[in-house]
Amino acid sequence: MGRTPPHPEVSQFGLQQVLEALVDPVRRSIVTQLDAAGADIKCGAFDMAVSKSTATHHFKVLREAGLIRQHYVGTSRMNTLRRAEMDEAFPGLLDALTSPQAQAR
Amino acid sequence: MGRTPPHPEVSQFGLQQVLEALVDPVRRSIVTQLDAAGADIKCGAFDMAVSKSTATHHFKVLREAGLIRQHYVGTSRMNTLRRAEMDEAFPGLLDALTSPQAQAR
DNA sequence: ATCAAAGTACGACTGCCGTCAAACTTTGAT
DNA sequence: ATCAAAGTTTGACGGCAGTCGTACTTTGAT
Repeated sequence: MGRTPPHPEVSQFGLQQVLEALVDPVRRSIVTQLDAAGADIKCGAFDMAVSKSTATHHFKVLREAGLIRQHYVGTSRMNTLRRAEMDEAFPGLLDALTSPQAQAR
Repeated sequence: MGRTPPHPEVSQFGLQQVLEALVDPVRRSIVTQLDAAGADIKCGAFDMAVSKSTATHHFKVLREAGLIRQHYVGTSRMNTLRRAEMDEAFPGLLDALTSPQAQAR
């Protein structure tokens, strides 16, 4: 299988692409869960109500935007939030979106 | 003509709606221009490459999301960025999007 | 060797969003 | 009174994004 999928570097992060990734509720929820957990989470362990193929699609969008990093562990795929790198590219953005303030709306 | 259009109150601002408003490049540009100007700007004075009807649509989306306030001045419509109110609802969000950092991408 | 588990890849479908043109309305100036 | 300027409204169109099912692949366990 596709060993390790391609990941963009920080220098390639684009605001438009990141926003397009974060505007979807399902994807934002994935980011939120990763942030709250403060640890890696495998694809199958997320709380989301879409089919597997749709989930795969969302992970791909997040990965290509630079929001998450993915690597295999056995048959599972682990997801890591690229927090530091995102903060470097877009200071305050993830903070604003994951804050309890914003979450409450 | 519709005198003063309806504006949502801060308590009604929704994250999803605000993000959907900000994800469009044209609309984000409107917000950026308002923020940079630090003053009100009338619809016709913005730098944007879409038809008038499309512009009207974008202003409506921004207004309904709570990002701008609109009021008439003669035959022109003035647009005000609801900075303080947005900051109250989503601390750091506009800052993150209008920063030179983010703008550069 | 077989099988189940975990994702991926590929089409296909659907609904919505951004876009425009055309007709209309209101206001201000001549 | 007329006209031009500035937006709005409405309807139509096109494209794309989110969704799913099905078939496929890889890995690990039995």
